[in-house]
Amino acid sequence: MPTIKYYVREGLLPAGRLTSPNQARYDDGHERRLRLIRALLDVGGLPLSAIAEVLGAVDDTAQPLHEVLGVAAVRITPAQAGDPAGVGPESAEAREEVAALLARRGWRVEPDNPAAQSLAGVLAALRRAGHGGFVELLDVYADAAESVAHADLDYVRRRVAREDLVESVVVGTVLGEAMFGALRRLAHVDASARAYEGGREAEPGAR
Amino acid sequence: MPTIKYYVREGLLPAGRLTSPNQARYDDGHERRLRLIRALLDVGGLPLSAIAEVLGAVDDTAQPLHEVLGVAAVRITPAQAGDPAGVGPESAEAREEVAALLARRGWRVEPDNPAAQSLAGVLAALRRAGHGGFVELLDVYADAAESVAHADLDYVRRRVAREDLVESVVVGTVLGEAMFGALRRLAHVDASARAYEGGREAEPGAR
DNA sequence: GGATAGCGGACAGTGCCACTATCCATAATT
DNA sequence: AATTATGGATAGTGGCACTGTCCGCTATCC
Repeated sequence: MPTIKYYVREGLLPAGRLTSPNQARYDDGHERRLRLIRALLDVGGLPLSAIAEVLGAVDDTAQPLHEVLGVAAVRITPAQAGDPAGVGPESAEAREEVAALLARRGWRVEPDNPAAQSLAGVLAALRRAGHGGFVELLDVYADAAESVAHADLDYVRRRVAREDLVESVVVGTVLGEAMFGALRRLAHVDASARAYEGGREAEPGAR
Repeated sequence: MPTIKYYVREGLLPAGRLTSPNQARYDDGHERRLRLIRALLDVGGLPLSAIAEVLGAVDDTAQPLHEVLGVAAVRITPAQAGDPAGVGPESAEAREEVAALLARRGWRVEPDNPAAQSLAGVLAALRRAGHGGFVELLDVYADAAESVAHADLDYVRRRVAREDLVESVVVGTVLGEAMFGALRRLAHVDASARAYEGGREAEPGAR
């Protein structure tokens, strides 16, 4: 309960309607909003400040939809740390690699898109960590990402109400990533079980 | 440089060999290790404590390989917060759903695997946030995860040296997730560009 | 109608995390 | 010989997500 007070203070939750100086009423919209915050925070790992900005944009009905989606896209992208300026030979190479990928796949994305920068950051980090070979898997990953993205879009397309739409985008993007991560780990366990043992047992690192 | 001191103190980096009471030498293994730490920390978002445990297991050559992979698998899995005890109706339903998925796909995974619990946590959070419909995409996601996991395994299989192997698993799992996340966001941008506009421009939320 | 329990609001404090700064004695550099 | 740098130890910082406490009022129970 003190947490709710705190969220209200931080502008994450609207204050309840005061029925008297010390009595406030909360409707079930509040509860839904609270569950959304908890999901984005606990599962998605978004900082409260990012959640606050996204929710603020959602609630600002004056803002056009594409503005809101823009805010969401930026705020939702994990802060790509480590060489933020993007200097160093690996970073330059990584940016070229991303540009080549976008061209190769015909993806219509501006190269200064935050996701593109974030991808370049990952590629640079892989190279710096001595695992540049992992970058060869880019296209396999991109294929998988494409099919997931289409499914995501189908899910979002079912929404009509503005708030619902934005919420679907945010939830789908953030929780979808966590969902894929968990599935990928599960698939790892299964794949290595099959690869390293012909038959019965679970894999060594399956724990 | 003070950061390196700190990492040595925390046991993340081995101390350099002392040539005299105040002079230590670091070899390039140190630098490589440092880059690995930075990648896992900055890009992967792992807490230093988790990195320390994984690296500790890697360096403990007495431990059998499967033990090390076990430690890595557990430490690498994001701390599934929010309803950790897994009580509440959504959690029970989610766990059943995960079990059904594993059975349906024939994945050989013990149901108490941390990744399975983490998936159940995500599904429960989706339900609680009022986006249970997103769960319908589970199989699309699982297909994508499977193909990515096979590629990951192929990458790892090329390693022979023990330390290299474990490092590949860790890097592949952690940075691979970041790589997929970025690609998925890029694919979103492209997909909605194609869906909402016939032709030229980038999508509304593309930034 | 009087005691008590609880509310909203304000503000200070907590715990964790990843550093960062300062100090000291000694050693390398110029 | 003077300056600069280093390792080791300890303390301090800043960000984040809360949590605890106090206050004045009010709703409620007996």
